[in-house]
Amino acid sequence: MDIRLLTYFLTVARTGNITRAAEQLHITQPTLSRQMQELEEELGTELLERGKRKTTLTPAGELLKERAEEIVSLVDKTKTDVMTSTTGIKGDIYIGCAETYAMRTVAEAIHNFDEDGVQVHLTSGNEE
Amino acid sequence: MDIRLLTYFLTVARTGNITRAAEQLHITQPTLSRQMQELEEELGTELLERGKRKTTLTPAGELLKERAEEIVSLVDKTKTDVMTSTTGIKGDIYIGCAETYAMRTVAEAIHNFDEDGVQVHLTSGNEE
DNA sequence: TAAAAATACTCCATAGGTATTTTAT
DNA sequence: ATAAAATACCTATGGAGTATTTTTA
Repeated sequence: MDIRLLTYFLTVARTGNITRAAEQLHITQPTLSRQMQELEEELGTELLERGKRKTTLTPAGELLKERAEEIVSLVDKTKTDVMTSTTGIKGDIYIGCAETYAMRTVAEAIHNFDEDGVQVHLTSGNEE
Repeated sequence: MDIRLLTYFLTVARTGNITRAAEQLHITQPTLSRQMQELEEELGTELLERGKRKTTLTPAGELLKERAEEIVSLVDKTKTDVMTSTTGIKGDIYIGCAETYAMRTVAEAIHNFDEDGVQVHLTSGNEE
């Protein structure tokens, strides 16, 4: 079992459309189609009910969706937790920029980096 | 992230020895060695402290071990649950055998197949 | 110096792609 | 008739193997 397959499946489950899911995943429709077939084969169960404008989940598919969400989020959390546990990602980051109007842009970007244990210091000009 | 890598890692963690872990996994030592390196690369962290007679876990490795056990068991449970949810695995199984002494062997084998929702009927001779 | 791990290759299975056909509405 | 899924191919990445070298108690 591959986590990649589970995320693929979740995207299909959410969109209800293999073609659109493939776009979101940045892979092609035939590739995703094959992968879903292989997942069904591996589990020995039909997961998707292919219709014209809508691809719905079978009961087994619904069950997998629930579990897959758990698994994927647990794996993601594990990855980030392990990655940050030893690497020097925690710590201080010093950013300097010459123009004050640039600082606003930088400050906005920093909003996306609200990591636990990381101090961001933003300074301007030639003060040390 | 691949579940296979996590099970590989768990085997290494338990045995404290890549060579022996490889044997248990029925793969070769170089293959497992590479896989562990790739796992460490993917997570950007050292997981194993390679020593002569003992391969121990780094703190990050310990954390991953905890989580990996959760993940692997959750995935295993999901697989069996989804597999049995729709497929006709549940049901009755009829086993007949000609000799009564063979029945003992069969009965013992059945002990390993105590599945919920499955009735096993063991009959002998030509009774219907 | 001996057991364990890492390297250097070779091979092949499969994830992914392109082009096309089939299927449901 | 048309949008979605499936099929048929091809390619290339990487998982796994064999042979060998490099580490570390």
